[in-house]
Amino acid sequence: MNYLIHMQRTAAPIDYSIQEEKIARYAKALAHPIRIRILKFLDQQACCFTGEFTEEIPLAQSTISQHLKELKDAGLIQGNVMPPRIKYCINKEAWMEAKQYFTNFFS
Amino acid sequence: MNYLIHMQRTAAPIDYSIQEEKIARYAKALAHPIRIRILKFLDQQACCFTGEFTEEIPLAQSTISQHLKELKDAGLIQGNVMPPRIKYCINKEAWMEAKQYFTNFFS
DNA sequence: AATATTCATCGTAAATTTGCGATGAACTAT
DNA sequence: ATAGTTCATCGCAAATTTACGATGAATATT
Repeated sequence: MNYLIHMQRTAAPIDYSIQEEKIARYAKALAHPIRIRILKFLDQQACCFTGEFTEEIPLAQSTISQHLKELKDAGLIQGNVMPPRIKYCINKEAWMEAKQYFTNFFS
Repeated sequence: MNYLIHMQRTAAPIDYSIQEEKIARYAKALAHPIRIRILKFLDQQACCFTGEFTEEIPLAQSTISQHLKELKDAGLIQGNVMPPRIKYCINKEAWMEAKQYFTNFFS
């Protein structure tokens, strides 16, 4: 049991407030210019298929799919299956929640 | 010169708008709950020395210093040397700019 | 049945982020 | 001069992010 020596301290048990976690989580989703572009695009066009992003953005399809997943995981968008395509829309509830948190934060 | 085969495509030459880059940059700075806490703390207390954060937040001093650097690099805070300490304040200009960008974005 | 389209997911590589302890610079106090 | 305080920075390890091509699932078309 000599592990005690030189062991890294275990992850700090900080308990963040809901506000701290929500803002950080949404901010993380917004922390890439491509994802900003995707959201702006969705905001203008109501809804989009993945293919429309791949036409618009010069990145590999798999990369764009990954960014869409990040936005989906954060809750900011949702995908509806319309075989063989998937239609992405902004999740208005989460969008409004994010807006509210940021607005309060910058009060 | 067989490197051509199987070479990774060079970084996509996407040119983002100022808005896309600004929002993504500020969002990146906000993308960690500790940094949210630091900013809230500064917003309440006007200004702080590094030491006050290390008392408040159960993380190594070097880690907190790193988070302060991230906020400083994003422009959201500024540090004034008051030997042997450093007094951090919110950079109100950048703060207002960030607020404006987020507000417009969530229009 | 065979082929084509759309898209998520896997595997991989490179870059970045996050955390720590150790060190040293800058200044104060003894 | 010596010792103490405050803090950024370095060096390192682990985790995460970002990008790609390849693959395969699901469905539509021929």
